[in-house]
Amino acid sequence: MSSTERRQQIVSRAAGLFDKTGYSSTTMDDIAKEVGVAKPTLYHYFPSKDDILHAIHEEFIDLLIDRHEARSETGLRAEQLLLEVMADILELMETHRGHVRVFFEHHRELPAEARGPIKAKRDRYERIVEDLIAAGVESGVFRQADPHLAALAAFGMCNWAYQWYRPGGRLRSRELAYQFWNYLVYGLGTDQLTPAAARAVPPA
Amino acid sequence: MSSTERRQQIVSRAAGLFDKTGYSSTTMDDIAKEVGVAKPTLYHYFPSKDDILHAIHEEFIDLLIDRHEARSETGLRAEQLLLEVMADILELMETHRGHVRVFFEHHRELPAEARGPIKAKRDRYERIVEDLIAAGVESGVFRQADPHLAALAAFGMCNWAYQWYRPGGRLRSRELAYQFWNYLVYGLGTDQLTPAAARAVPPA
DNA sequence: GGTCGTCGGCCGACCGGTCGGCCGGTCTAG
DNA sequence: CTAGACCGGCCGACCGGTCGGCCGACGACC
Repeated sequence: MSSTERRQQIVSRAAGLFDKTGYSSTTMDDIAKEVGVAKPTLYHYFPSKDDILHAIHEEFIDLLIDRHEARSETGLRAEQLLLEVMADILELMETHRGHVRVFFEHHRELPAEARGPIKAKRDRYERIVEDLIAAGVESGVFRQADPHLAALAAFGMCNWAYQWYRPGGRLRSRELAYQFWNYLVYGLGTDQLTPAAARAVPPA
Repeated sequence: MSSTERRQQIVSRAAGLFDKTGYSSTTMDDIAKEVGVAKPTLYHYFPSKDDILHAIHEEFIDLLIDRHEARSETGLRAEQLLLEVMADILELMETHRGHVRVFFEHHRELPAEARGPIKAKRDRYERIVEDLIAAGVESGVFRQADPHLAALAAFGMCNWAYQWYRPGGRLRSRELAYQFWNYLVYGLGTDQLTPAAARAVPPA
């Protein structure tokens, strides 16, 4: 096995263990055993446990950003791009389960000097989605809404799925994305609900 | 300070630390210091660290269930009850920050014999919300949708907020709940979007 | 009202186990 | 021969949990 393959293998196996057992409950010996090497070998590839964590974070957010950028030239409309973003996130829950939980739950454990750059990318991705919603408002397909808040709502529906989504389940990730997108874009209500309330102030 | 007050204080201070530093990175000495006692004193009130975690879980889910039940006799309609549930969750992010993160991120650390009962209550609460949405479909205020999936969407928007919501921010929790509820019920799209897509199959 | 026993709240000091990390090597492919 | 992949065995720090005992409040009894 080549050096880069081995490195890759360590990252993904470690992610799997962190997902199952949590970051601090997983020991370097656990990871070594899972990879099939001895503990010192891990230190041949990574200077510390935290650096493995860092690699997982980086891999995950880069995946997300790359996918969006590969698509951004295709001339899809805002609402379609939003669906694709939601599908990206949910797809990674099938293919990169371990990375997902780590990315969402273990950013505090990142070494201080790594936190900044990761957070910057995270913010950049959020910004991408906000801009995309703002473009939809601009073009008239979305109603007047705070893009920041709307993005958080979309992220919430998708990201939260890491808590319950299991790959072998009833719904494939793309179908799930479509259902959530559908709820968000068309709403759950029928016209039996007074539409006036849509822009009313919150009840006391 | 009375015994029950002290116990209560330990739970809430511990929740605060777990929120800030994570469960396993927080030591019993940290908690003791925060409470202002010595470590053995904690063991006077709780048999183990895990039991403090358990107490936090129980307190949180009981709060949520109690609030809903106190309201369930008032004759509110389904869509109103849904708004109130969402508001409950987001309000606890103002008043019980520590509890929230612990409840969402640290269920795996619960001792095996405690996991069952907590999960039962968690399931019960999810069921409550599903039933509430099913009732809305039945009465015609919500369109035909899978209550389970719709509940997960609503939970996602609200629960995910623990990742970014900060009490002192722009929006009070109830206003936030209203915005999210508004997105979910009325949708983000305008009639410039082809409504046919609302029931279309997902694109390949 | 003083004295003494009791009991709950509390703590200093310690223990045993665990874990991240490292040292000093071996082995093998080119 | 050498570079790099690999590892057995170790160390030091840390942490959950315990032990034995202190102290102040309070009730019982004379």
